[in-house]
Amino acid sequence: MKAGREKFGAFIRREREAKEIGLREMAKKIGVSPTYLSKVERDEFPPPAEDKVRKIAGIIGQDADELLAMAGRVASELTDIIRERPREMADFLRAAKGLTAEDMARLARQAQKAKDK
Amino acid sequence: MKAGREKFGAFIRREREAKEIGLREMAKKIGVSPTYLSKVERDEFPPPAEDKVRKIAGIIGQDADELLAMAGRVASELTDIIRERPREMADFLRAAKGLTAEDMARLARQAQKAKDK
DNA sequence: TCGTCTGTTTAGGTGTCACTTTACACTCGA
DNA sequence: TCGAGTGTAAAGTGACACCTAAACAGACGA
Repeated sequence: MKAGREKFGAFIRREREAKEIGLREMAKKIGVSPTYLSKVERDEFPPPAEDKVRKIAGIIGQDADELLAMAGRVASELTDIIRERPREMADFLRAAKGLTAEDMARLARQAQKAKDK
Repeated sequence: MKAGREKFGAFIRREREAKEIGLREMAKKIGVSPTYLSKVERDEFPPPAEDKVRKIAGIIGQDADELLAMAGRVASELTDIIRERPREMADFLRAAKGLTAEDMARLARQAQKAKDK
C-alpha cells in the first residue's frame, strides 16, 4: 500500500473541508452512503471503487490518475492499453522506472509524434 | 474481457500437452489442486492469481507479461511503476496507445538511454 | 429546548475471488 | 482384473471488496 505518502482518506477529507462541502452532500454526489464515506475518509475502509474515486477527483478538483494512484490503483483504461502490447509496454515501463517527470513528459511527446505520423 | 484472442485456459492446455506434462504434475508445480487447474484449462474458471500465472509461464516457456496479459492482468510490478508517476505515465500510455511494436521498442530504448544518463 | 446541522458508531450484508476436498469415470499396460 | 494413471463433476470455504441502514452524539442558531 505504499506507505510514506499521505493516506487517501485523510487527503480527501482535507480537500473536501477546504471546499466547504458537507460529508452528506459529497456522499450523495458520489453515490455512496455518508456512513461509508466517513469510514473511508478516516481510512478505516480502503478507498472505494474506481468510478467513485473518479467522481471524488472531479469534486475536489484533483487529477483522476493522481488520486487513483493515491488509492493504490491504476485506471483500468491504462492497464487495457498495456495488455494490447504486453511485452513492449513492460520493457518500456521497466526502463522508464525512476525517470524524472521531465524525461517522462519528453517521452510522452515522442509517443504522440509517432502516432501523428 | 477482450474477446478475439485465444482463451487463456485453452492456450496453456495446448502448451502443457505439447510439453507432455500431466495435469497433476503441472498442478503440483504451480501449487494448486488438479481439479482447479482442470477447470482453468477448460476456461470454466478464470485464470489464477498472478504468481500462479508466472509459474505457468515458466513451465511452458512463455513470456510472463504476455501470459499475464492473456490472463487479463498486468504485472503488479508495472502498476507500481505507474503509481510512482501517475500523471506522466498516464499521459504517455494514452499517447502510446495503438503504436506499433517497433515504435514502442524504440521508445523503450529512448527511456533506457535517458536512464543511463 | 427544539430542530437541524455536523460527523460517527454499531452492526450488519452481499458478492466475487481464488481456490480446496471428495468422489467419480475412463483408459491402458501388466 | 487390477491398479495406476489420466482428467472431471459437484460442492464448499475463507477472505476480502464494497458497500448499507439505523441509531446516536455534539454544536449552533432561533
